[in-house]
Amino acid sequence: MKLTSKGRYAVMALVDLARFDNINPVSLRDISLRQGISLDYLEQIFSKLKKNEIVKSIRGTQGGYVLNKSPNDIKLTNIFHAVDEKVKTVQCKKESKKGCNGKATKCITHNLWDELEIHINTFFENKSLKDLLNNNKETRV
Amino acid sequence: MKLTSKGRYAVMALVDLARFDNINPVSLRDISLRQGISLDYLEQIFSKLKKNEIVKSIRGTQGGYVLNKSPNDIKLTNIFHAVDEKVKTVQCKKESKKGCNGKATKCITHNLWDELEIHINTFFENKSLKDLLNNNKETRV
DNA sequence: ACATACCTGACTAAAATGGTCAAGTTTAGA
DNA sequence: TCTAAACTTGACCATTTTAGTCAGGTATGT
Ligand code: FES
Ligand code: FES
Repeated sequence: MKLTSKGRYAVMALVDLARFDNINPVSLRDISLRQGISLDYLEQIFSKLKKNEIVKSIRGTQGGYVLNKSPNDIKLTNIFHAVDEKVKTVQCKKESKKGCNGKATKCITHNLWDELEIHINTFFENKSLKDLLNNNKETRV
Repeated sequence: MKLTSKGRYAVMALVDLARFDNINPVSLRDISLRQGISLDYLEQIFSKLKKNEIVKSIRGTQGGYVLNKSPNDIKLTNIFHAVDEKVKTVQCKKESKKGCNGKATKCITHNLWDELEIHINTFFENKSLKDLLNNNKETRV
């Protein structure tokens, strides 16, 4: 089980953004430099974050991105959902009655993985961007 | 974040094994048929489980595998460790002082991922094979 | 006008995944 | 003793996913 870079970067970038967005929009270039993430890759990520209304964009010189909600209202769940980082523990299709082995009934470990999925998602639902900011307080420049 | 087949199969196979091992060793062939897992793949998995002393093997006709410990002493952690299914949320090397971005200090989300890793591992440490058996009781043939 | 910064889509190298295949060795039972 | 069941080992491979790069745009403040 591992976390992909896309999910990790999305959160990293948003924390960075949240720390600096008080007045001016923050350019991806700045985030890229500060966090050491490829600019081209960041653009892909922010495109999705924008579609999911987590950030707003401002074009042109001095443009950049701004949070679209209060940090308290942006949960990790929202971020991960936006960039398609999903927790997948079961093999089968959940809606289906069939099991992962093609049999008519769910496999003997299905419930376990389901529990695990809930366990992990709970973590993501309870963490907001604000929680992360408190841990990394820094005075603005 | 997703669970790999190797980890899922390992647990599935062990639950199956635990249900049937009261008297006779259980052959991989049987597990393969009951659970719909490729025999060749199971062999790879059980080779690792054996190295980690989770199961014992009995060769020859009527041979098979038997649990090497009580189901209560086999935690998911042990199983996953045996088959190299590890939870990896941070990008950086944990021992190192350096961050994932190559900078001299840990990145702004490092602590978060560390928390997540602990959260997930706690689940695995608290689940034993016995817990899974209770959920799937079945009378022996 | 022009530099800055967002926007979009195609493309790809490398790694991980989820197996298969082949060639054994060991041992119970006929 | 012969044979078939079952463990053992290691190499091999197709497909998918990941983690980006590249090459073009378009909008806008100064
Ligand atoms: S994981 Fe759902 S049936 Fe096996
Ligand atoms: S994940 Fe450890 S430094 Fe970024």
